[in-house]
Amino acid sequence: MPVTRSTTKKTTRGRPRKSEAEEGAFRARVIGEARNLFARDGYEGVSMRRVAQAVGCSPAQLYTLFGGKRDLLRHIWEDAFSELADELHNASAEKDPLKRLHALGDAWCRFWLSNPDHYRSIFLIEDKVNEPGERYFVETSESLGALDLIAEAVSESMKKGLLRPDDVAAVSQLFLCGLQGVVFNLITIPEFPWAAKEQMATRMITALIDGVSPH
Amino acid sequence: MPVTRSTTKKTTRGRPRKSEAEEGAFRARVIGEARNLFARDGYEGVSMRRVAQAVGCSPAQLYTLFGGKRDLLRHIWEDAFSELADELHNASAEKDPLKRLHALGDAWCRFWLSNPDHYRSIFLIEDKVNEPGERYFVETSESLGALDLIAEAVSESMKKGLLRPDDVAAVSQLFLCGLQGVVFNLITIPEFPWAAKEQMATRMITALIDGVSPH
DNA sequence: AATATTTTATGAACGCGTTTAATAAATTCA
DNA sequence: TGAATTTATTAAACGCGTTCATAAAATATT
Repeated sequence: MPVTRSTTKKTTRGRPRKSEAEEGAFRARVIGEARNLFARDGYEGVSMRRVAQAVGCSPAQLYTLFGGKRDLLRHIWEDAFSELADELHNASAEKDPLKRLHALGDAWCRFWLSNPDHYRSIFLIEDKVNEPGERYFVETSESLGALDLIAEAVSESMKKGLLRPDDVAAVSQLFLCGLQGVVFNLITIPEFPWAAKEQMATRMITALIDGVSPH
Repeated sequence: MPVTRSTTKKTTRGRPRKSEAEEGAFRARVIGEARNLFARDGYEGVSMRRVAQAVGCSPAQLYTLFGGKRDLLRHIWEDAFSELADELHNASAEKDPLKRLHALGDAWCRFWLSNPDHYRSIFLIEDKVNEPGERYFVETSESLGALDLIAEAVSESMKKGLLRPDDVAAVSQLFLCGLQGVVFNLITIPEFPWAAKEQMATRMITALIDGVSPH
C-alpha cells in the first residue's frame, strides 16, 4: 500500500487536470444554460441532451460535473432558496415573536404558492428516496433555515408566555408541517374547490398559534 | 351526417369486439401481475415491459387497457384505499364528534405512515400536472371520502358547540392539510431528526382542535 | 371460397436519463 | 522524437415509457 498519498505531487506525468477556475466556469455555463431552458420549458420539458447541445458538449460530459438531471436542477434552486431566504429575513424584522411567527409562515406559503413549479420540482419527486446521506431538502440549508427562524420565534414566544411551554423543536416542526400541508395540497390539487384558497395559510397559522397558546 | 347511430347494430361485419367479461378478466390478470411486481420491486423497479412479460402480452397491448404505467398503478391503489376506508369507517364509530375527529385524523396518518411506499407512489409525482379533468387524487372517491367524514365530524362538533362556529368546509380542509403536512414531511424526509415522530400526528390534531375550539 | 370489414395485437421506433468502453488530448520521461 | 501516462471527452449502448404503422385475427357478405 502507498504509505502516504503525497499532498501535492510536484510533477505529474499525464494530462494535467482542468484548473478549478476552468471547471467552475464550465459549471456556471452549464447551470446558466440549464436555467434558461428549465425556465422556458419546465423540468420535464428539457432533456439532458438538449442542455448538452445548448452548452456545446456531449450529454455524457454533463455527468462528470453533475450527478444527474436532478442534481443539475439543485444548483438552480439555490437562487430560489436565496429569494425565499430574503423574504424570510424580511419577515424576521417583526419584533413581536408571535407576529413574527405569523409573518414567517405567511412568507413561506406565499413564496411557494407563487412558485408552484419550483415547488413541484423540489418536493414532488419519488426518485431515489432511499439514497442515504445526501438529501436535497435537508441539504439545502436555506430550506430548513426557515425552521430555525420559526424555532427562534417559537422559543421567544414561549419565554414571553405567549405560547404554552413545550418542546420548542416539536412545536416548530408542527408549524412547518402545517404550512407544508397547505402548500402541498393547494399546489398538487389546484382544481379542487378549496374553500378560501387565499386565507388558508393564514387560517392554518392562526389555528396552530391558537392551538398551542396558553389556555 | 349519419342521422342516428343505431344503438345496437344487429350484425357487424368485422372481427367482433372482445366481450366485457373477457376484457375484464384480462384487466384483472394484468392488475394482479402488476400488483405482485410492484409489491416486490416497487413502482420504479418494475417496467411496463416486465409487466407485459409476466402477463404474456406485448407492452403495447397494456396501453389499450390502461392509459399508462401510472394509470395501471391507480387500479392497484384501490385496494389500499379501501383498506384506508375501512380504518376510517372504524374510526367513525366513535360517537363524540371531537373524539371522532381525532380518531379519523389518527387513522389517516397511521395508515399512510405505515404505507409510505403507497404514499409516495400516489402523492409524490410531478408528471402531467396540468392534465385537466381526470386527476387521480380527487378522482379516487375514497381519498376525499376522508374529507367528507372529517367534515361531518366538524359540522357536528360545531353544532354541539365543541368547535367555534365557522365555515365547515374550510375547517375540514384545514385538518386535512395539517395531517397531510405531517405525513408528507415524515415520509419524504425520514432522516431528519423529527422530534416525537410518533406523536406528531396526535400533536397536530390536538393543536388544530384547540386552535378552532371556542375561547 | 374469396373478399371486405372491423377489431385486436404487436414490432419497430422515438426520445429519454444514464453508464461505460473506447478514444482523444495533454503532459513527462527516456 | 517517440513512448508512457494521466485526464478529458465522447460515441454507443441499455432499459425505460410510450406511440404508431402494420400485421393478424375474426367475422359478414358476395
